[in-house]
Amino acid sequence: MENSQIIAQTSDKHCTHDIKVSCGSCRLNTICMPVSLHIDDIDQLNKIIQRGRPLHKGEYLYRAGDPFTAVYAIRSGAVKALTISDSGNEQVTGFYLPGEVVGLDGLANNTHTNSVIALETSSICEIPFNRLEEVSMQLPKLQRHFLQLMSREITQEQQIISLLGKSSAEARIASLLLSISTRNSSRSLSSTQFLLPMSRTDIGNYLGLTIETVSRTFARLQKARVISVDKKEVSINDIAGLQQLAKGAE
Amino acid sequence: MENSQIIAQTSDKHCTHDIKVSCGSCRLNTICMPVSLHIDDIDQLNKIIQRGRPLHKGEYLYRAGDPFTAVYAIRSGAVKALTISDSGNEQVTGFYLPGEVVGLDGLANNTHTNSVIALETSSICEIPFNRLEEVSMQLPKLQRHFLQLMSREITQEQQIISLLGKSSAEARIASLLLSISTRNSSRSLSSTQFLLPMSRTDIGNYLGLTIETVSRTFARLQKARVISVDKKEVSINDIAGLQQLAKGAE
DNA sequence: CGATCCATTGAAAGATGTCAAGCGTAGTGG
DNA sequence: CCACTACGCTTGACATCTTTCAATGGATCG
Repeated sequence: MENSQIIAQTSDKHCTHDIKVSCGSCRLNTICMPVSLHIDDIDQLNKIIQRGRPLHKGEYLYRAGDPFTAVYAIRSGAVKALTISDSGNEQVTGFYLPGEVVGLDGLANNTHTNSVIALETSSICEIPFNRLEEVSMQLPKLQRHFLQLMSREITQEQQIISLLGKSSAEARIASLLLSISTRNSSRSLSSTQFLLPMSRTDIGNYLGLTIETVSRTFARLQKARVISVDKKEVSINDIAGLQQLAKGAE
Repeated sequence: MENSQIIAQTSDKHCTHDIKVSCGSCRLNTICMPVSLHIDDIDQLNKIIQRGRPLHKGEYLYRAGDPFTAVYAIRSGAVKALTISDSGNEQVTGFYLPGEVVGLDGLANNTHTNSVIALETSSICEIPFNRLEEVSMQLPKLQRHFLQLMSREITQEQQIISLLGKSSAEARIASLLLSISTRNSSRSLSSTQFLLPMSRTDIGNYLGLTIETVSRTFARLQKARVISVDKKEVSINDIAGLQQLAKGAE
């Protein structure tokens, strides 16, 4: 596919950070709100969604402990979610790409348990939860959709557990790359070439590896001609091989 | 606390497997349904819940791929949830104790992604989901409660991710023990003495360790006088020390 | 231009996994 | 009632992988 475009995918320069896009015309709405809503319903949903100014790299979307008031759809850019343990250590619990929804962690206790930080300049749709609940009452489809979003989050996390539980460093890295790859292709971006929005440190933290191991593993995968890496630029040369590695010690 | 009773907690002999208990009189209802429902509402909920025959050790509650029709509350006993990877390997994704709810994994695609198997003789309340949705429409509290149950599942899994991501074998085992301990005490059981319902193999699979490492770690913790272990019988001697270990490499 | 952050690489240490053997218990069948 | 087998658990020795410690280079930012 078209390289230059794709490589620019996570770059700020080409991102659309305009804050006026309505849900109906947002090209991500099939990911974020994959419910076939009636035009009037979309309109209703559209009304409650707030689009703030873009978040810059390192800025917080919300912090652990903040009261839960809304969920957030990523419109462009990328964010990471992390918890902070008693001992003060950060643990990255997930990366979220455009079209994906964060903030559901706050529902259990009306308080967010994670903090969410922008990995690059990102624009975010804020969906106030109490108003969403109201609208949902009238729109069972939307109601159902949110349950499904949560359920999907649960199954995704179970996959991560599966990953962290059993796998070698190679398998973990391979899985992460494949995850980003599939998520990209569901957004009609290249599944074989992309820019990693996160640092090696974030990757290591997320996958339970030191940054040295992450670095070495990238090097090894490159040496094996499965991928090519240059800093944050990744291309997957042998997707079947990568899948094999991801399964490997699964 | 009263030893003999507590040790018998997970033993079949003393469990109440009677299938007539109503939600209103179930001593677990504060865990399973911690919503302050009006007496009429409880009655309504009670009507849709089905109580089947007890599940014996090794029997399936449902299998991955089964259509999603219900969620299930554990009334006595214990179960494990597991996914099966492409390569055919099992991965235990969670243990569920009395009062806890399984089955929410099926919501995303109307199909269960996990299988759930009884670790010992267990009685289960089946809550048909479509009827639950109907009732929920009239009971916003119940609606909210289910969202919270799911959110709780999400945050719990994030804790596991946190655990698997960073920790040593000691920290993982310590965390599991502490988890069971707190869950026990919320059910008014001893937080310091209990029987593990699961095998070493299950523990290892869940925590991403080999059974040898599990065994050795138990031995080490015992040697350090933090716990005492004899087969499935565990008592925690130094809960602060255990918490320290759980944090340790977190 | 210096300071800082991020990434890479090497060497040594430490932890877990692998292989192998042995023990105790539960269940089976003679 | 007594083998006998199967299974779960434990323990040891060794191999393998990841971490740790340390040094270096490149990029970014003020």
